[in-house]
Amino acid sequence: MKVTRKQQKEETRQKLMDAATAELASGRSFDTLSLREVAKLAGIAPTSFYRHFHDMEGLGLALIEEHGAGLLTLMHRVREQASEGHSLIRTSVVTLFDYIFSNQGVSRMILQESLARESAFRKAAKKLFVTLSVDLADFLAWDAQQRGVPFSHPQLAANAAVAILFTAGIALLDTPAEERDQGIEDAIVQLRMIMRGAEAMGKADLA
Amino acid sequence: MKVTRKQQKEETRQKLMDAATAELASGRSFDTLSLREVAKLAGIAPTSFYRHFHDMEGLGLALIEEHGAGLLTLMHRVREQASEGHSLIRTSVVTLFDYIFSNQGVSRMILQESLARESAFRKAAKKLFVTLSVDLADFLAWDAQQRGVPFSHPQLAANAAVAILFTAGIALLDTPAEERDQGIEDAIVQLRMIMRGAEAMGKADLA
DNA sequence: TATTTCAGCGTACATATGTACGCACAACTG
DNA sequence: CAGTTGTGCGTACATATGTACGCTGAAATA
Repeated sequence: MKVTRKQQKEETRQKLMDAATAELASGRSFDTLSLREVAKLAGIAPTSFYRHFHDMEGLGLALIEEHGAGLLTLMHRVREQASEGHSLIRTSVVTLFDYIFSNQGVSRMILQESLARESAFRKAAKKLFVTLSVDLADFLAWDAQQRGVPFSHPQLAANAAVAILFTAGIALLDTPAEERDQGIEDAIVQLRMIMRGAEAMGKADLA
Repeated sequence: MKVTRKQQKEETRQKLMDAATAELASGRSFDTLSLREVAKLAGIAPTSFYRHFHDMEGLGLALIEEHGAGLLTLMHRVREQASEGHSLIRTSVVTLFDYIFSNQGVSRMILQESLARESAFRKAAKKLFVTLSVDLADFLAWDAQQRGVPFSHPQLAANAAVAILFTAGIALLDTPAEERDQGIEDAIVQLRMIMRGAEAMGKADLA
């Protein structure tokens, strides 16, 4: 089992991403991370960093990409479960919060970056949220139609839901574990509000 | 009209805060701002910074304090206007968004910092949001009672409303001016959803 | 008026940062 | 097997950062 060059390279690339992730998870904000620091934590020379990324921004983009894909498929799977009779809202919240808890650093970074100033970086973070929202909106519209219920402005409802879920999820990170369950319940209530509201407004639209 | 020492000091302190604010407004994130940089922009020697703040964090806290107070009274005034017959939701959104547009840097910083890792800094940002939410919740409960309408979980509704307003407001900052009006209308719809939902759930609670 | 206080400055230093440059040696290619 | 490729390293440098220290001159105080 010989070690090919590609494998080796991929491995150190991962080391870099892991190092950054670890530092993020311990609370650092991404743009206070230095190239040298990450390289040192990954166990490589500072100048070797350039063999893998052109930039710290490049590393950040890679992180977003890696986690974005996982998150999207995760939420898709949730909806399949929901179709099998579980509560969509509850399952979504629990799943997403689990994800955020297990990926604190990157989750926080993505949310913060989506609020930052124009850059390739922010664009990627934002795109992820947009995709999440659009997917959710599609589902909401489809689901409401299935149930024969009017539903007003599914896209706006989805945007609101995503915004609430992420801000609430991130806020829960620095909350003692015993309060987290309550945080989950609260988020569920908030989502229900939005859904009920959208349905109520849908009925009003018919008048 | 002689210049007292207190006046002089207060003046340069303001210069420091203004310099930081300007830099924030141009898109920099607070924790990439260096003490030396701010000092230079304010036109003083780096070491003189310490005559006014112990730290960059000290400067940040001062910024939050200054703007927090203004924002709270601003939102209070909105509710008085609303009592005079205007739409509460519309007035609130327009007012808050105006504020965010005119104070881009600090607004963005406060929101970002409220999502950051535990620190005196984050605590202050978060406290501001909590206060805003509690005030709004009080109003919602009172208003619903006035109208004789049940209203479920006013605090959660308020939290959701604040989260949506700020994320939407900040997101609009990097949006071409001609799309901003649409953003305002969207936020209004989202708030209405929450309110309608909370009322609908309130009625259900009675059953 | 004589004395004290203190905002602001310049110098200095240890440390951190991004990155250019060229070497070495293991993996790959023909 | 000989030659090429490319990851990783060490050195080097210009630049930026936080902050200690001691001085100055003008406002404050007695």
